[in-house]
Amino acid sequence: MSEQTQWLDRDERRAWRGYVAMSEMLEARLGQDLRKAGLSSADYTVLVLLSEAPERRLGLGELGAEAQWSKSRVSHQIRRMQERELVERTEDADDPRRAHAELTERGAEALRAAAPLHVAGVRRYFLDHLTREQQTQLVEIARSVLPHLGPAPLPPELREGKGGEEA
Amino acid sequence: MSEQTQWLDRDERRAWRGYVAMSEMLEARLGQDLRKAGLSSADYTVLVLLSEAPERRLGLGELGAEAQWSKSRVSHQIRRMQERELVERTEDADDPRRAHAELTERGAEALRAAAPLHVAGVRRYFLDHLTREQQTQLVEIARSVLPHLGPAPLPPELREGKGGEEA
DNA sequence: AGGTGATGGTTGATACGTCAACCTGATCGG
DNA sequence: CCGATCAGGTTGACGTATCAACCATCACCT
Repeated sequence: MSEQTQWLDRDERRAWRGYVAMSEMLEARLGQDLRKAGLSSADYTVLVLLSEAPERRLGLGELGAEAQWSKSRVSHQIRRMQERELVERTEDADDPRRAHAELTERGAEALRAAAPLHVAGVRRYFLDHLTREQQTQLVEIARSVLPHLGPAPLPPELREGKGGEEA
Repeated sequence: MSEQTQWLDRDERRAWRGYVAMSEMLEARLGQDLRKAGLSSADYTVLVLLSEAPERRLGLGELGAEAQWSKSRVSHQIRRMQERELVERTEDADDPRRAHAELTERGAEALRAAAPLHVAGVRRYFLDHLTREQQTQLVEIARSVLPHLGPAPLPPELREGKGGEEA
């Protein structure tokens, strides 16, 4: 049974380590910027999702699904954000088990304050250094890889469009 | 002063969100696999760096530099690994302030056990789904972006070679 | 109605990463 | 030789992520 491990060759290692180095640094930088604005990356994600949702509220389940988070993570995250009054918890009319998170004015404010800085960071650290062609290549790469990373459907942005799904 | 924020257009959002989704899922999957083998991603990084170092030992400073970690992070990480006897701390002959981490037999063992699984994951979740051309594109993307992410020199893998540095 | 499993969420323990403060020993200017 | 500063590292507190265990409620079936 025990197949010999196929180690990475030079080119593969280049691709992998390059990718890892980039993604770790990127996350570090963007995280730092957000933290200076008083938010964690997770906070920011939640605020964006809520702000994009109709009524600025979302069931914890949907939230978890969109962010690809475990329910435990969602629960902790929302509790902490609630303590800081960035979100409010509201009950479900139909099913008392269900909980919703709703953006507070304070939360919306925090997002308005952080978003421009964050977007500027995304440009400065990342997008500014890619050609349009490289952006397209990256989208194709994500479309190739994502389906193999779990049961989650592709995020809406990558769904339609001209890119080829694999057989 | 206050330039209007340049929000992301459709293509930029595709590239960015696609990238983020991919990188978060990838990290989650690989982290899970490693955790099942009893190691965190950080543990694995340290073990690899030590195993690649001459004498299987590295000054904490060098270790931090290679992994791009803060000294605090290095310190905590090494302490925890030492408690599990994955590494050993040794002193510097010249400068008593300096500390070194050295791979223990137990650490080497853990790495031997985890490495094939990890590499298999890198293939299964990532490399297998990229064409050689996409691998090359990714390397170029990393080479374009990394220099703008901090003072750190490019990792050795990406340094030489035919890729074009930006002006 | 009464069980049974699925669904939605919470909780606690533990590990990890960050920051700020701190300590120790080297180094250097005078 | 003394004080200042720097380099290398440690520490503690805090926020965050993960897993496993748990609890409540719903949906279904008989």
